[in-house]
Amino acid sequence: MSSNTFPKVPISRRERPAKPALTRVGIVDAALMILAEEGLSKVTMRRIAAVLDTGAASLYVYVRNTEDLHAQVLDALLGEVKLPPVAGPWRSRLTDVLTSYTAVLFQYPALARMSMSTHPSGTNYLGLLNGVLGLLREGGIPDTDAAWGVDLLLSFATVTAVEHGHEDPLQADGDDFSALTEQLATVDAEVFPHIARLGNDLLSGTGEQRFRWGLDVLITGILHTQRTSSKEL
Amino acid sequence: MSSNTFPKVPISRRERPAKPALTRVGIVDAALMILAEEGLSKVTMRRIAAVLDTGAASLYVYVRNTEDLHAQVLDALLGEVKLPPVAGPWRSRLTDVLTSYTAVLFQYPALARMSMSTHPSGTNYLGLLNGVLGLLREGGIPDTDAAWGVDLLLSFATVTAVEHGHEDPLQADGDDFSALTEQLATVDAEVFPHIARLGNDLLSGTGEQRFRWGLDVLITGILHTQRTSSKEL
DNA sequence: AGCCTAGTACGAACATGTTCGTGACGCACG
DNA sequence: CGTGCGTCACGAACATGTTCGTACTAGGCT
Repeated sequence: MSSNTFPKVPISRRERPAKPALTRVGIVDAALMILAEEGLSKVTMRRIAAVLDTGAASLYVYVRNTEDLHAQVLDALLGEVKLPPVAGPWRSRLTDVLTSYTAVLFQYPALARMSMSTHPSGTNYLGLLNGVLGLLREGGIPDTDAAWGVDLLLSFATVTAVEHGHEDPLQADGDDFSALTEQLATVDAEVFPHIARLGNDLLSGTGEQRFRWGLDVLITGILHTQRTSSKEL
Repeated sequence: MSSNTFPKVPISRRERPAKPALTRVGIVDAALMILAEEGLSKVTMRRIAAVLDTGAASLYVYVRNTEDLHAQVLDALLGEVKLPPVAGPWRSRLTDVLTSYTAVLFQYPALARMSMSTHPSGTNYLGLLNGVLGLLREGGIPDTDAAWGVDLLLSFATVTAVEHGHEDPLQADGDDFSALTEQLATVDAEVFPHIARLGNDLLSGTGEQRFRWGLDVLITGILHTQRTSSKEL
């Protein structure tokens, strides 16, 4: 990950002096730089190519497409996720790790959205996966349940980030929220009685409260659901 | 919502004869037609505009952007979701409804992905929401829990569709799967012991099996988790 | 040493989303 | 009946992702 930013042969390509030769890592580095300075929406092929003083087409030798590139960027960011500390009850440590993961995703909901379709496979993601699996094992959850449960837990964290994350630079999202509120308030009680009855309860609570509750539901559910009991239908 | 597909004045606009005047509904109809015939990837602004014999820019009067358009299309498709039948135990009916919802989303994972960020608000989605809320009430779940739980359940269904859905026309996804398998097989057991230990168990089961198990976990978890017990921490 | 092949850099081209400015139309008002 | 204004259709323009064809470079083979 920190290896060949410095190629052995910095000879001039064509007539330009000291052009550092393209690399997958170099591309991701440039992307991270742009991300930090100008936000995700500016992390574009042409923008990166400009930084590396080349054309956009050149990047496609090292990067399959924009999604692939963003996946690399996400995994780099996942380096900030705090893996399970050694002390404390497993359940609260599990909550902590997933909260940390969500916090990272929260900064860039677009990346979270992307990681929904393109399953992450970077080193940092594997570390997270491994950590969560370890905590589940510590909690006495059978391996078979843990194997499926970890997917549930990580997906939930991702969904939370996608749904409640604040977009990059713009978006007043007060728009979104008030629109939803009004939508719910003006629902026809004849047609949708249950929605009308619950009303604003549907939107109650802070994002954090709902996240912790959801985590609680998932962990409790995993603890109480035997995978071998799939005999009904 | 089903009103003005037939404008009162079909007089010729400019010199062209009988151009039916743009409408939000008309645009969505055209989109649905293209979707059925050529797949979602061809449902583009310019393509729709071509069908309606106009320019892409004209559509933006009735549709905020592509996301908005796709949201409309999705809600139209959600008309196919089978709402709760009257008979049977609530839990199996709940599973049926969510399975039906997932089945629709499965056909167009891109739409599912989109509905992740842009919260749906169409009539058909509200009907689904209302139906699920009714079933949760029938199951004796407190309103406050149901209000948060329905979000969990629908999100889970969406995530399932996004993750395991087969893309539109292309994508052999055997690539994806074998890549993941190999990735997991070649993981360093020293660095990621838990991943190495579980190995292919992480990918075991069919999509349907995992979906049903996940649903079970969620429902069980909701039944066993009191929202008022947030006193820890 | 000379050539040849594979990989790579890159410009050009095409399709897409989105915005802007310019007109033209129709309805209401005088 | 005429006029004016707001709405809408539309072409043009710009930024983006992605692909294709072309050249150039390097390293190995004869």
